[in-house]
Amino acid sequence: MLEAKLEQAAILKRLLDAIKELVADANFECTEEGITLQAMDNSHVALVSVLLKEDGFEEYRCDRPMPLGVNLTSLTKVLKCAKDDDVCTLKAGGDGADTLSLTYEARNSDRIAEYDLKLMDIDSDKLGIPETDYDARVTMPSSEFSRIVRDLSQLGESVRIEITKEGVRFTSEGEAANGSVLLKQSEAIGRVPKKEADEEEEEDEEKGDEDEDEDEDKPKKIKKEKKKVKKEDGDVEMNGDEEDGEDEYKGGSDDEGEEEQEEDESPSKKRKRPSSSKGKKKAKRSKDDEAEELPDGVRIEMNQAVNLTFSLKYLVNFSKSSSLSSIVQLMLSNDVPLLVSYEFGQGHIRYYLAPKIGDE
Amino acid sequence: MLEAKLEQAAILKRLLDAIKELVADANFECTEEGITLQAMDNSHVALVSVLLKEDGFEEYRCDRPMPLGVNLTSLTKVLKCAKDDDVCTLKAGGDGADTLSLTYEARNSDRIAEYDLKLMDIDSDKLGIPETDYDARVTMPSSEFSRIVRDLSQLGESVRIEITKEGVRFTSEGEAANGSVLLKQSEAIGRVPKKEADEEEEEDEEKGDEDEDEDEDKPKKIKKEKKKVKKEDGDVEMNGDEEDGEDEYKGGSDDEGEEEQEEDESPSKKRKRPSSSKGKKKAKRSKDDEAEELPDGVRIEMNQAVNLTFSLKYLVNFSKSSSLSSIVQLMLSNDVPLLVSYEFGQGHIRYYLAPKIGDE
DNA sequence: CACACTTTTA
DNA sequence: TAAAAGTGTG
Repeated sequence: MLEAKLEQAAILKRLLDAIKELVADANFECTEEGITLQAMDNSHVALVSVLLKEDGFEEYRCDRPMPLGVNLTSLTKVLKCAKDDDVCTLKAGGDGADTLSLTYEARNSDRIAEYDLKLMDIDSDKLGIPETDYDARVTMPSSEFSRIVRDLSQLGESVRIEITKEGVRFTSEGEAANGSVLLKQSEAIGRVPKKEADEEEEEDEEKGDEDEDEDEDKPKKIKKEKKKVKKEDGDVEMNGDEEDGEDEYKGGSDDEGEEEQEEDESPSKKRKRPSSSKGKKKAKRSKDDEAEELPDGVRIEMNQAVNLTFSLKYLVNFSKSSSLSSIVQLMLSNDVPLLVSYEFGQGHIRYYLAPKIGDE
Repeated sequence: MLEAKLEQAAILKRLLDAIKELVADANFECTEEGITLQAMDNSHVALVSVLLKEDGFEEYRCDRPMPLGVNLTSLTKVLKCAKDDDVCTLKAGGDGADTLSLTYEARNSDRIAEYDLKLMDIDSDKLGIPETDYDARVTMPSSEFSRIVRDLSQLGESVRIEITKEGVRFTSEGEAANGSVLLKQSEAIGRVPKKEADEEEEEDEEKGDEDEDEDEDKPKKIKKEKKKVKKEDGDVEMNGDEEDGEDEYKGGSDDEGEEEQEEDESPSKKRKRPSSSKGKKKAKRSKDDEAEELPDGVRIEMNQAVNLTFSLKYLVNFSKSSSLSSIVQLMLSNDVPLLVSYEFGQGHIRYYLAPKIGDE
């Protein structure tokens, strides 16, 4: 039995708007910790991973793990019937019902709408997502990322993302024109991912990464988002824990493993703050944070220079998640799938895309 | 000779936008009392009835009854040439001219445009619309009605409208999902339409017809709009008078003849007044009215529970009239065509749609 | 010709 | 954030 109450139907609406064109059907995996969704896109090139944390709901209850197989197009239609600020309650797993019930309640309660969506069996190839220590992380306004990939997608099919001490450069070459956008660190570039994390303490990266610039690499691998922060403990950052047995997403065709990925970080966790943090965080944030908070700032953390090429078509698709967060993080390592992550109060949405090899 | 001057071309533009996709050609029946249009939709399932009252015009003159056969698509094109707040003058019946002249005058008179639309002969099957005492009436924001039918039309082809003491429930069942929207009475539910009607007294039909409100039929059946009120007394209410010979709109394929059924009410006839009443009425209105005025309120009046199923396609089409009024009234009785009515300062537009029978 | 989607304006 | 207009596609 699942019963989850979201204060704002808008969150779900935006999530579905963001992924409905990428994935046709997917399982919402409900556990007592929250709801996750993980799926390869229709052409099996990219991987989408969504997390809605249990504590992001106004009320949340899930007795037993439950996969809810849903056709995202149908769910999108049903969500369009909700007004953005309706209170939305999801119910499933009631005795024998093979439907997902969505209830929308107007704030003044004089309108109550209930929709029942048929569930389907989807064999989810649960993929483990290897926890990776990235060589570089770019944190920037999601609107800026959208703009860049949309602009460049008009010129060519793919974009080369190069991260160097100079900054991040997005380059696309097309038949009629070539384009290149260079973003420099708002403040000092290249701070290594030390503790930047948010306010918390920073342990992290090892020591110092001192952050700022140093990029020192070593140390700290740049884990997912928040992670970054925490690091303190080990550095491994891996968080990952989990990947073990299952397949991991390698990119490309992948499917490999599980993921856990996140482990440590629990990205979201903190994340929220960041995102949300905007408000609060700022206050505390130290410099690093600032970047995070800074609405328009670009933060570049780099342990090693990176030069990868990706299909713009997918990046443009990923950027539809901008409505969920004003900030996006790009995590890159050579020859490893790019991770594009949007953190919001109730969880996160992450996309993984394998780089193009050679000149494909 | 017809000469009618409308203060706002917008009214005509919106009217045509509302019906142009439902009806291809129609006669504007001009009499000294105003202009009416009545037509079955192209598939002969729904009936549209428009009234522009003589006193809704800034100037109005019509020497003799005159049907103006117009192609609505052409008229729409011509109306698009008018700015919303242009003063619009309609002229026809001048010696021998078989055209409808539309003049658009800018408020400051520094622009005067004139268009002549060719008229055509259309054999109008004038239908009598039986005056019905409805079992229930729902008054709600037109935007809410639009939203509900649009939402549900994404799921299925038809909607079941149930009116009970609980409120009004709109339900649609589709392949992928089912949806249900429940609206509760904003204030107290279920007030029976007694005289609430408007202020006036209610005499009713027959005599009363005379204008204004009195439509009340006595008894109270819920007559059209205003009418509703009346119920108390007798029930018969027929007003009808007029229909006599002509066919009546029965809904579906209808045409049976007159029917009587409705007896009591003579549909159309009275109709007009009620509608218009709004304006004036308000002043007088007692409490009931308030609801009418309430921007966001939902008022439900019910003498008997109603459970009917309709094609959403038509309801969605009807809801295009939302631009004419912020409020819509749904009048229902079991096994009788639904009446969807939008009242505005200069008149009204009403749609009749027969319920689906069985599981068609 | 109608429907749907996208963009722009309020 | 919502509503309206215009453009494009089927």
